[in-house]
Amino acid sequence: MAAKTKSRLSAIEQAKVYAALADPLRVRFMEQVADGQERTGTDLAEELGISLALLCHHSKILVEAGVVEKRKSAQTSYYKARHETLARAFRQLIIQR
Amino acid sequence: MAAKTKSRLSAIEQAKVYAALADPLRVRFMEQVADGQERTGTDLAEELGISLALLCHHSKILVEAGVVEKRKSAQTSYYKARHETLARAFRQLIIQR
DNA sequence: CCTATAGTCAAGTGGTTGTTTAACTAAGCA
DNA sequence: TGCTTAGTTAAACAACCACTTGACTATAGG
Repeated sequence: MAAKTKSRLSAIEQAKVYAALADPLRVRFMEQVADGQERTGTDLAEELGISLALLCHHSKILVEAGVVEKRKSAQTSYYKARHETLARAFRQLIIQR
Repeated sequence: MAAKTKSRLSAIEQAKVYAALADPLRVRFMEQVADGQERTGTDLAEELGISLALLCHHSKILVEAGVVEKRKSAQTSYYKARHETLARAFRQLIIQR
């Protein structure tokens, strides 16, 4: 995903962020990384009780939407939340009266 | 939807909120009611450029997820945002480090 | 080199979802 | 009573999505 550091998100971009969160497993994934710490793919798969293949599938959707950042070192992948993207999407739907 | 005035939302409930927002039309619907004011179904359908039937479909998803409140007076339906549900879901995914 | 570990990719399947169309209800009005 | 306005519902269809399985790549340790 692009990142586009400033400006408002279009309805389509916002919808993509929300679509990434529109699954119980991915919500739980986000809760696991909500503290800002990194988690490995294997750890997350175990904590969520799913296969590595399925974790790979879901993590790709989260990364694609820009709500999770991925780093790969040797065979191991590390994931952490990208709070900026979340906050930007959320800010556009709450209040402003 | 139930409402359950306090407590944290489960992963499934959160996912339902995000699924409700996971469509550009519904994001634009939410933007139209983000100021807290009520809007009629016909107004919203016109502003979004869709049929009343399609608006009815989308609004039901938003109401079901608890992010929109609906009031019906005579033949006319009025919609407004339920910021509490949005804020509650959002709060569970950002920060807390 | 062999093997275990960590992850990725592709195909297939079943279920869900967005959209259109048409038929229907119910209120307000003339 | 008949017409218009506002909304709801159901059926049908294509597109998409979550999940499983199996094959595959690449790194680290012995």
